[in-house]
Amino acid sequence: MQVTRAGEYAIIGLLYLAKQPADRTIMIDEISEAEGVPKSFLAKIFQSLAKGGFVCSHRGAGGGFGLAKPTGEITVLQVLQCVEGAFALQRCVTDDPECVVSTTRMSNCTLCAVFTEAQNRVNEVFARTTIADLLHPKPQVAQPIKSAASLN
Amino acid sequence: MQVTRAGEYAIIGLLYLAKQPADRTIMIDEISEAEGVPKSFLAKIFQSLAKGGFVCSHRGAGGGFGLAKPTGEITVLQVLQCVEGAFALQRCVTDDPECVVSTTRMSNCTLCAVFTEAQNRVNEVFARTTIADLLHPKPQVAQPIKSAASLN
DNA sequence: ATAAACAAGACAATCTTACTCCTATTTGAT
DNA sequence: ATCAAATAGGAGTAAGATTGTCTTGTTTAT
Repeated sequence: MQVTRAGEYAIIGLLYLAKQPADRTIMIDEISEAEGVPKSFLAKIFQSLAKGGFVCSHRGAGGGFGLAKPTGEITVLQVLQCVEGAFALQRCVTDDPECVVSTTRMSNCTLCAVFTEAQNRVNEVFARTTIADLLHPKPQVAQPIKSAASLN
Repeated sequence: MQVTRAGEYAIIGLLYLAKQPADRTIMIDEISEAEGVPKSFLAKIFQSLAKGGFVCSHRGAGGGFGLAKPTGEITVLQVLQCVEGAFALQRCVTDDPECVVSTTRMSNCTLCAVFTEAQNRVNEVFARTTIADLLHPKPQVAQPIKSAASLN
């Protein structure tokens, strides 16, 4: 898996929408300028978000985007999967029949199992975090960041 | 972060060494053929593993590689960091001063915090899993794989 | 001395990322 | 009806990462 710019911009865009009055219709141009995100790219990303049902779009003059759901019902995992496709830490984790580890080595691969477990941990974090959580940070989300380096 | 072929091959290579008699010196050619991994690429990867102190290399005729540590003292995290460099789920997680999220938005970024938390979960899994664990799978490692899809 | 084996670095093909651009299509206002 | 504003969709592209290969050393056992 990798959280690319697309996923990052998607969440930033949704957060921007969430901070506006609910009835406002907001143009890509405004979000792009306000958040310093490339306009054309953001437009592409918002196409995905619209298809995914996270935002509703209004074309034509006076058009733009608005949130399609309450912020508490949009999880980070859903957004990332929407704009980046199914994202996996490693090939084993997906159903990819080309996975070298699983196909050429062992059908019951312990290495694949470890990758899958790690992937599940990531998914758990992203699945329990909503846009609302990012707007109104709670201590337990922001606080307990053990340094990755300390795990060496 | 992404677990690339390099990381995958490194672990596969170490597992192969671990399965051999401890006193044997094993050539890249043998590992490559046995495990179906490209030879030149594996040689490059083993250079890193040697520098990282995971294997010891012996040059010249009759040379090859052997494990430099007990399998229980080599964690997946260490190996991945050795061959892939510091691997991060997202730019925020590293100290990259170019991170768009943290620099242009908020110094105390909740989104970065979520990425970092997810990264820490991954690191925990990889840090507690050793080569020995992969050789002798215990139920709690192989078993509790909740489907990633079910977390949607 | 020679052949076997790793060490190191340059090089290359392919893929992914991170975009842009152009042409619709929709819509509100005149 | 027409025009301008806005998204929709698809094609295209430059840079960088991945996944290797190749060549030229250097070490070492015989």
